[in-house]
Amino acid sequence: MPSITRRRPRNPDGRAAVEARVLAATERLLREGIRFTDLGVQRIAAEAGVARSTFYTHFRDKTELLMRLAGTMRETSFGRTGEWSPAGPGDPLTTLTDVFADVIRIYRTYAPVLAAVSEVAAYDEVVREYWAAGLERFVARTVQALRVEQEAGRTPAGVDAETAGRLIVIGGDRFLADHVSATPADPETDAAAARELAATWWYGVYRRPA
Amino acid sequence: MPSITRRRPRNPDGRAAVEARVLAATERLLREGIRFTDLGVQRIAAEAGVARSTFYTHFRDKTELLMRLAGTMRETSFGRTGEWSPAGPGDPLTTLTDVFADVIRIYRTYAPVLAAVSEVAAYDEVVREYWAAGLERFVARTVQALRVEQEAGRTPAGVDAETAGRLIVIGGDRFLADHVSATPADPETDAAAARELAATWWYGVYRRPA
DNA sequence: CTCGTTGCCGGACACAGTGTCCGACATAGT
DNA sequence: ACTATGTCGGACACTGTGTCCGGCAACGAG
Repeated sequence: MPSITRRRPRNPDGRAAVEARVLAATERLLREGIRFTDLGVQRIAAEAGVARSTFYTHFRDKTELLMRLAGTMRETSFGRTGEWSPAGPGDPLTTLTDVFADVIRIYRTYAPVLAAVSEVAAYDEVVREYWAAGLERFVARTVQALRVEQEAGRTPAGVDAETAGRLIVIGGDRFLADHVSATPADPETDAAAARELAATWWYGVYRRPA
Repeated sequence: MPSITRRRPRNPDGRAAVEARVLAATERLLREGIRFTDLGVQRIAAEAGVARSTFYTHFRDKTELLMRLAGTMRETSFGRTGEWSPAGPGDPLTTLTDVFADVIRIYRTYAPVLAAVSEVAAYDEVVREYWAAGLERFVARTVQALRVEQEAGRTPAGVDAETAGRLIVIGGDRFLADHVSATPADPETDAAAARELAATWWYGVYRRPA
């Protein structure tokens, strides 16, 4: 009867280590300002110190690489940003400002990856749907919060919650991407941006006059 | 002494007619939903009924073609959108709503070209600068209008005009692109979007409480 | 009519990047 | 020793881009 013991490689994390190297190399190159579309697989492989054909044993293609990068970013960062509620503790305009300050921090940290996702989303259906699904979750939360405020009579019934929610999330996303790419990482500039975002949505939407 | 009379082709507009055919063909294909990045020169040439090599006698490359398309769109459409002033005649919120209704109409008419420009701007420096320059003009006007309002005491001094201007233009642009791609061309939907845009910026920025 | 110019056509070529496949090799475990 | 695993380097097919070229049609001047 043949043995059923299976061989184990010495380093069971060998494959994961190579993938981590490729992901890190990609991020480094994006940080240098190279557009994802202009970034060839050979360049990524060289930066990671692996053969180009090895890249393809780990990732089906560049799009899959990007989705992996984006997934990692999402896991580590975007959890807290849906927590604000107009009825929560403290002054809601202040807490909304705090949330946007956090969001700006995240956008700054992940600016290159976010830019790459946004770039590829424009012409790749898979990435587009991935990105859109993420934004749609924020839209849904925002719309829900607006509806609660409307039922409580604090937000006027005349506010179109769906449209306003899309403006806040989709418009705000693009503004943030522009902000972090166009300004240096300066605490005062970012604080001012957080205040503007919070005040504009607060007075313009949540507490718009009837 | 040799004659200095030059030959004229029978149809002096022959070249222009070919270029117009190529531009129109490109628009048709974009309207079909094909991404500009996925649209090869051979496809465009075939749709226009010219040889691929002829394409290159008229356009240096696809980017130049897109810039030509965008230039034509701009000449014919965006002139009136900078004309609103908070101090102009009539109720400013109503006139701002009217302006946004017009803007939405333009975005709908040129949605495929706008999408293509936005798509390529993400990875091509020339297109990016072209697009950014256009938006920056709107930002500058908006900031100027806000400053006038602040000096007249109608907009609070606490509003960061530069940041708010960028939010209105850059955030608004992205919202509009999303709106026209995600919703059918319906007068009520577009009117609601125009109202939301106008009211959000009006109450959230121009007439934000001090 | 001939001749020369213009513009387009179709095709060939070089190039770069993508994705696939393969033989060789190093390493580790049985 | 043998086998399995993972990587390497290289070759190949394919696609699209950009360039170049000879041939042809249409037109105008002499």
